[in-house]
Amino acid sequence: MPESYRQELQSLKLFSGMEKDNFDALMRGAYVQNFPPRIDLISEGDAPDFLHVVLAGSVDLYCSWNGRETSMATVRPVSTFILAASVQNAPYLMSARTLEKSRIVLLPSEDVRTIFDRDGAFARAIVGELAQCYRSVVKNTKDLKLRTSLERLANYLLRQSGSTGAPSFELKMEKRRLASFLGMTPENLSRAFRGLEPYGVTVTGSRIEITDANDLTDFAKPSRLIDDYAS
Amino acid sequence: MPESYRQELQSLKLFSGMEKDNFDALMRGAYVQNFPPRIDLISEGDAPDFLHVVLAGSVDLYCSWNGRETSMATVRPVSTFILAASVQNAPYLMSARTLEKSRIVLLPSEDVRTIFDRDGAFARAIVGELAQCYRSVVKNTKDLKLRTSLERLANYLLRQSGSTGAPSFELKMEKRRLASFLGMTPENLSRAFRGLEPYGVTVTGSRIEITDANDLTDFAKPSRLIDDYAS
DNA sequence: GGGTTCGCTTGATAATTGTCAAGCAATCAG
DNA sequence: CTGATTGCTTGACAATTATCAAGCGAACCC
Repeated sequence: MPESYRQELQSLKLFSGMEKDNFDALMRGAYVQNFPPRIDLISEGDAPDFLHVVLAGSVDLYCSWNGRETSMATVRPVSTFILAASVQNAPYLMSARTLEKSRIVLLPSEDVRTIFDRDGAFARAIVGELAQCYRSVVKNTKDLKLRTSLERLANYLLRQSGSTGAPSFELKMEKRRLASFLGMTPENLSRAFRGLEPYGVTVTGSRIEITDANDLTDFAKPSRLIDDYAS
Repeated sequence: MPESYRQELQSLKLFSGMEKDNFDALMRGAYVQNFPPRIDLISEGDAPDFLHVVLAGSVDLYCSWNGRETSMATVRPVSTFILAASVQNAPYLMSARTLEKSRIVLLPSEDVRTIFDRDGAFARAIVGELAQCYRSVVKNTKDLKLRTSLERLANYLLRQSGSTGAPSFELKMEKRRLASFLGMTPENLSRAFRGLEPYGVTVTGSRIEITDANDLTDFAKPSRLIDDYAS
């Protein structure tokens, strides 16, 4: 495992507080792998053999049932995924596939659990990570249950625009995946975009322009307790 | 704080591994309170002053936005709620109210964080608890995004019936709350119950009878990765 | 007992969302 | 360049879900 990757990992809050010996032990079993786009990394139901860390590229977490499929989240560098399954030694609840060319670190889950048992700082860091993941999913549930698809899209656009600060920006994912993430069909997303035109949203391909942020905000009614990703 | 309650708390997996001194310290700031039904305990957005433990009764966790409201979960004895907010010192994402007469222990969040910082066993227990909560919410999201309301109801009934093993059982909550929990209106729940009649479901007040479990299972297609509360 | 409240149900109707089929424009391989 | 593929859009239609209004029956209060 090259030193540069080691440093990237150590810069993660999840690993930064660990004792050096424990971090070394964890790295001993780790390996890095490069994947092409659209490669399945894990399937829901599998045993959690590895904790994954995305160093470069991006990964789609998705779920299937009865022939249907839905996108749950996108993982971008540098962060981990399926931490909960790894520490619980329980089957993955989600599948994962690369969206683009990606570099991923694989840490044997057994090592993670062993070191988690003897390194208090690591355990505390995991608590922080899990609590944040938990709160994200709760927010997502609120979004789904309390809002219509038009409202979900409006708030999504405001979040994206808010994080860049610009009134114009590029969608970070394919529209079909955005539709799935927001819990609707691609056809419906198309219509939803047009439904937001009266509130000052213009769509040109994957470029979004919000001409009247106040108008859109009045409609979307974003909430710190649903849309604030920071906490 | 009476000794009997202390013991109930100590029997919780969350506290059972702690060092005695730390447990004592945590208990020093704790107090028990009895609440009548329908009392608001916390409101989403509030600062997380206390970690709550339900000793008796039951508590509804719910969320509101823009005049709408939805039920997220029911907490039954003996378990905690809003652990994530407490350890993160972040605002509650959900409100809570008693459903019936309830006895609740309040542990100052600050004490929880302090002791979490110095007791590794406690930190590890919190990891287990959070990971389980996280996985529950993910399952709930899958249920919402991948299934129709009829399918959600069918699987809910199978889960309830499965946990008792009997073909006949009482609903554990008001139908209107069940509707909200399942993400539909009360009117729709009524119709959904009738929609399950062809699959061998009979409803009499709050008593449910599943006359043909195989038939219902064929329709509901329950999945370990959505409906299994144990893991 | 008689009236009131409350939760549930039902019917009629409307809004939302999904499905199917077709078409269009950009991309890509040969 | 040309044909094929792919993702997106649109229209027509169907299914699902919500809303509104009314009614029913059990529980509760006076």
